Amino acid sequence: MPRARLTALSVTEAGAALIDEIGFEKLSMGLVAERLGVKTPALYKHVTSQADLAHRIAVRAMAEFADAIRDAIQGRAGSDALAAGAQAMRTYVREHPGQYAAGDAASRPTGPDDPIIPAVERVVASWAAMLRGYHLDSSQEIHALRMLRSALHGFSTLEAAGGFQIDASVDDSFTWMIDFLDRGLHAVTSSSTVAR
Amino acid sequence: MPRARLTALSVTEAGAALIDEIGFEKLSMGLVAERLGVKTPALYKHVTSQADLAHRIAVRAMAEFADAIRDAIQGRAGSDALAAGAQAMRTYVREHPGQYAAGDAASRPTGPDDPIIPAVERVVASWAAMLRGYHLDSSQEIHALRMLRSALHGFSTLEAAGGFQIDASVDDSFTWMIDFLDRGLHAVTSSSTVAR
DNA sequence: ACTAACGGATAACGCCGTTAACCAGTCCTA
DNA sequence: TAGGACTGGTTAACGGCGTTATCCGTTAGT
Repeated sequence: MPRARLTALSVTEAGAALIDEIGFEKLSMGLVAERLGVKTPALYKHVTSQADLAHRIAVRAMAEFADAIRDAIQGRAGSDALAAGAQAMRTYVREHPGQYAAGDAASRPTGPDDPIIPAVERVVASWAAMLRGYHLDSSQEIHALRMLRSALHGFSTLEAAGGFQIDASVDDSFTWMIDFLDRGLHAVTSSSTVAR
Repeated sequence: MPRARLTALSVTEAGAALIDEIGFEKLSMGLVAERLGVKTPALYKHVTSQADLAHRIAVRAMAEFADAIRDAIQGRAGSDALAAGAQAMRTYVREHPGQYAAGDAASRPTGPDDPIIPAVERVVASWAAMLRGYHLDSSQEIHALRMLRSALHGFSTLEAAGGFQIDASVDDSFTWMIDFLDRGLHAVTSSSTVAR
């Protein structure tokens, strides 16, 4: 009986791969074990619970997501950075719907030393850096950041859930939205009016 | 032993109330039964499964959601309609987070005669009617509609998930976003350029 | 009032997450 | 190199939950 030589990392990676195939909510210890050629209880030598596994997947996902956004924005500015970052995000969610959902579900930290915190911060930092190219008033930065997250997150999750039924190009809609946001951000910058 | 006089509707309503209190994912047949003063198996006389119950809750939720949006937009146009509709949506999601999540999860129809379809269509119809006030080019309507759903859905779900950690007013961010979208939509209308 | 259908209850099954007990392989040390 | 502790698997068993089968009291129709 040779050993499988599992580790917390390998279990997490197997779970991450699986979750993208079957969906976040269908993740089960049995399926992960089966994929690793191991009986279910063996997993508990490396992971304390299913919630723990889901959290580890979430942390890993958020870190990779942060990398993708950072790499996409790297070396670009303004409209180009927005377009590249947004496309990178959409690509990530499409290729890793389960992991994105896991990261989403775990975005509430469990404690002050939760490793998800720096990962989330890196994502936010990338978006903030990107927005800096629009030279917004500092009082509006937070609002713009939240709007951006909302629009991109909303679009990605709606697309992943099959929410766009009408057969108009979803790609076109996405670029249209990015363009819309870009113009709006430029407009906010140029006219420093606070409005209404 | 008096009867509880349950019905598919009363079970659905009990589930809907419960789901807002404990969250979509924690819904269980046992809790619904307990709330109705009944043993779990009794529910199966009115509902075929937990998935069926969740779906019924989703349909009910989507219908009420559609009503809320329609009522809010009613009698308004343009910027006013947008602001009113968006606020109505946010209010609904805040007051009924579980039901909104249920509606969200069931937005994929199970068949051609799924009652969720007309409910979803009513929601979309309201947003489309609202957008008509901006007199967009017909080729851009779908894109604008999708963007709006994305932004509003994304904001609402992120807020419901506690995704906005920084202590800046979430209310302000929301009105800022609505204002941003409103201006952008006006800009799209006035300059009929298709861009890039 | 009698009877059939309805709508509850109790009992039991199966799946899944989890824990306990056990045992084989691995590695450090004498 | 032999022994022993630790590591990382296995099998067995428990508990909770969704679900089904069976049974029985209530209700409604003739």
